[in-house]
Amino acid sequence: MGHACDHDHDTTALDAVSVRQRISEAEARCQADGERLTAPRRRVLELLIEAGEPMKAYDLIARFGEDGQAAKPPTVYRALEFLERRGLAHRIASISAYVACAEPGSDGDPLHAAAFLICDCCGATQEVTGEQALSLTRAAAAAGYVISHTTIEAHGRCPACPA
Amino acid sequence: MGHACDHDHDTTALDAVSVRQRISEAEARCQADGERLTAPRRRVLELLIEAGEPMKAYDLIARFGEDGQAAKPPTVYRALEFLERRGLAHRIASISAYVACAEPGSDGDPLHAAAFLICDCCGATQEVTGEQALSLTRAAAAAGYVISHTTIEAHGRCPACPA
DNA sequence: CGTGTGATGTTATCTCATAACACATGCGCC
DNA sequence: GGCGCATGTGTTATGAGATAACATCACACG
Ligand SMILES: [Zn+2]
Ligand SMILES: [Zn+2]
Ligand SMILES: [Zn+2]
Ligand SMILES: [Zn+2]
Repeated sequence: MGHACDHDHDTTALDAVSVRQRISEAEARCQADGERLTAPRRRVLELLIEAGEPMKAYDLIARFGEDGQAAKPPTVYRALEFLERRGLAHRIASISAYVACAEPGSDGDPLHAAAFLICDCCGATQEVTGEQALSLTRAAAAAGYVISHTTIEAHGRCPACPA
Repeated sequence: MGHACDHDHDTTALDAVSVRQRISEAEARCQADGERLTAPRRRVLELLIEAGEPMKAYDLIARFGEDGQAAKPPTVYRALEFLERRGLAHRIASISAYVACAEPGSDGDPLHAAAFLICDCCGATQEVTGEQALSLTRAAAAAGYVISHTTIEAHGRCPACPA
C-alpha cells in the first residue's frame, strides 16, 4: 500500500534471505503446533512479509501466482484466516488490509494483542505489542506520531453471555 | 444488529421522549457550531439512537424512509460521514457498523477517542471514553468481559510526513 | 487399503462503499 | 431583488471487500 503523498519516503524492504528465514520460523512454529503451513498459506505469508507493509486482499489475490496469474478470492481469504488464527498476520480493520505480524509468538500468546500506528499519508504501519499496546496514546506520542483518529475495539463475551 | 445466540438478553431500548431529547441536543450543538443537522442527517441519527446498538449501513438504508421506502446508499453514507465528523456517531470498523455516540461532546472534543466493548454473541456494544479508553484491557475486565480479540488502531501522521 | 478430517479449487453471489454528475437550497453581497 | 458561490441532495452506476456452497483432493490414522 503505497504513499498518498507526493514526497519521498524511506523504504524498509526485507532482503530475500530474511524473508526466507521468517517463513522458516513460521513453518517451524506451525509444525510444532501440529498445523500445516500449506502452499497457498505459505505463499500469502511470503507476499505479506515481502511487502513489509499492509496489503489489500485483492492485491494479494492479484500477485498470488508466481507467474503473474491471479488467485481466486477464497484461496487468499482462507489463507489470511489461517495466518491470523496462528498469529502470523493481522487484519487492520480500519483500512481493510492485512499485514505480517512483526513478532509472531514473541509474547507466548499466538493471538497477541496488537496495536498499529498507521500513517494516513504514506501508509507506513508500525506494530506495537505488549505493554505498549495497552497505552496506545503514549506509544504514539513517543513514536512522534500525530494522531488524528484512533480505533480501539475489543471483541469478546459480555457478562450476560454463556460460557 | 440482533443477537447471534439463542438465549434471551435484556433490551435497553430508549423511549421516544429520550430519543427526541437527544436529537434536540444534537441539533443545538450543530447550530452552535454553524453546522446544519439537515433532514437526512437527522433521520439517520434518529435511527441510530432508536436502535441503541450498532447498525449496518444497509439496515439504515432500508429503514430510512418513514413509510418503509429505502434510501439510496450515498444518502445514508453521507449522513454517516457528517455524524462521525461531528462526533455524533462512530464507525466500528471491525464489524462494519455504525452507532450513535453515547456522550457526544462530553469531554469537550467532538471527535473524542472512543473505545467499544462488543459482545460477539449478543452484539451488545458499550462505548467507553476518556481515561478508560486508554487502558482498554482494564476497562474490559472491570466490565466483566472476556476478551477474545482486540483491535487497536491509531491513524495520524508519522514523523516523516509533512505538516 | 479404507475412512474421516481438513484443505483446496471453482463458481457465483453477497455486502459494503464510493465516483460522477445534475439539481436544489441557502446565504452573503452588490 | 438578483447574482454568484458554497454546501447539500438525488440518482445512476460501478468499484472494492468478503463469503456461501459444493465438488474434489491430500493426508493422517487405524
Ligand atoms: Zn503481531
Ligand atoms: Zn507518513
Ligand atoms: Zn462517542
Ligand atoms: Zn452478550
